[in-house]
Amino acid sequence: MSSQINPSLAMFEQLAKVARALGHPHRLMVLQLVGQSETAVEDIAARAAISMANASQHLQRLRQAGLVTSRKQGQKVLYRLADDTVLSLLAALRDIGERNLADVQQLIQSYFRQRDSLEPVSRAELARRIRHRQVTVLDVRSEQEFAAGHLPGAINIPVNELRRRLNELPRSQQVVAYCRGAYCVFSYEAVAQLRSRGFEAYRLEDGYPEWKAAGMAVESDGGPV
Amino acid sequence: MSSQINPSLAMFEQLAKVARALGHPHRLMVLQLVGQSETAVEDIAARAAISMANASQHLQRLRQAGLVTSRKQGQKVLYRLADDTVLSLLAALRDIGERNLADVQQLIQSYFRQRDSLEPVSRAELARRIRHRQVTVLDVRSEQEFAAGHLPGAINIPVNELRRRLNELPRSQQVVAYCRGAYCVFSYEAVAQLRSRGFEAYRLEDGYPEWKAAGMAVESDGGPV
DNA sequence: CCGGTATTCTAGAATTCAATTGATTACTTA
DNA sequence: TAAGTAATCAATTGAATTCTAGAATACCGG
Repeated sequence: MSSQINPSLAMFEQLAKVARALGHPHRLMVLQLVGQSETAVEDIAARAAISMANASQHLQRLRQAGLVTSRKQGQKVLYRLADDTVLSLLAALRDIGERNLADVQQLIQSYFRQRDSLEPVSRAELARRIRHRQVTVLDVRSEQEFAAGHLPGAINIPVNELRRRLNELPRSQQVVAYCRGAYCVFSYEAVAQLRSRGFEAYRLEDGYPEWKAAGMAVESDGGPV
Repeated sequence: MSSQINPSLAMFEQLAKVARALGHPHRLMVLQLVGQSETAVEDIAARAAISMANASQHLQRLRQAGLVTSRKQGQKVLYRLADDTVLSLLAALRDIGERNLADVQQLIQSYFRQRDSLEPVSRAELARRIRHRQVTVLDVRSEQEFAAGHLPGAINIPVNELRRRLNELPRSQQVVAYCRGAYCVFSYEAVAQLRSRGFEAYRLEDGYPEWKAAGMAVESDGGPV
């Protein structure tokens, strides 16, 4: 089945394998999680709400497609993205969806846009506001994800704790929230909550992995690795 | 199956659908063909060496994924790429393969590199040589593909006719050959043949669709459309 | 309106894929 | 070395995909 006479078809066969590896919602979710930081199978399974055996199988498929790599540390196996170019591939996929799929456009309209009628803040714009100390940067991912790396000076309040920890945020300046990526619901949720409490809140247009891949400054608390 | 409570998962479900549409070698082949010009199902089937019913099914799947669009003209249905961003998506897929898949690297080594030990010519470099009239540009695709659009001043000799039409190429200057895309075998084949006949021959790094998408000048003989 | 052509639809067989369950491996530490 | 933890493997089931073949549809030109 894989012994092709035509080298072009053989090449397409290989690339199709990569595409099929992207062809399952759980694997895209797993890629997003692994894109945050090097992560153990157990944590991935928990965050993606799937069984560990299932997560392991998905990760192996992603590894065979050259999308993630793994290394063993003690009893854990840590997975991470093979490359920053994987993020470009995911971005291209998103772009097609947004441009050409009615279902995606409707999803954006009916869920995401409703939650955030204002324009998101671009990376460059946020960097400028950070330099001028005009902004509180809020990371609404989990503690572990935050510890492994975050935007410079960011405050970490996981979104499910936001309601009872609002007092940690200064009301004197605007807040820009971010999370795992472009359509991670956490930052939408956070911005909606903050606005309803009177904050001037915005959302970063994408998440931590894209910020880091763009070569912008990051901080870390020395989490895993 | 598609009624997701979690909007993030619903989004991933949609994007996975796009990825699965790319997940078959024949569909990647079909995309490459459709990327040359607006093309009827019959022609696509013939060039991809698959049955017409099968081509029709693949095309419908690509359309549902927002990768191609179609319109009816007379009794024919003409398909074309939905977007130039589809080319970016394919390029990103290729990039992952080249970087991270041993099978792809080996395929490149064992077939493509062997046929073309010299570096390919970039678009910008070829454009410069065209301006300075230092080069014969050779299009080795089919007549129909050529007629629908080609590089400015290019000569069309389909690769299977090259051997007996060598006299149409001036020996006074170098030849740069191109075809459908990065790993289209035609241009490799052509360069190998030309070099063995004493020509100074090179390959363009990618094909006609990428040239056109980059906004560079093209010509057409007023083919379909 | 009819015959011919291009395409799509339908049904069915072979293949691949996804998720679960329970067993197994590899490693750590008590 | 034994117990425990993290991950993978193996086998199964049901679902989705792929391709073929033949039927059905849509449209053109006469």
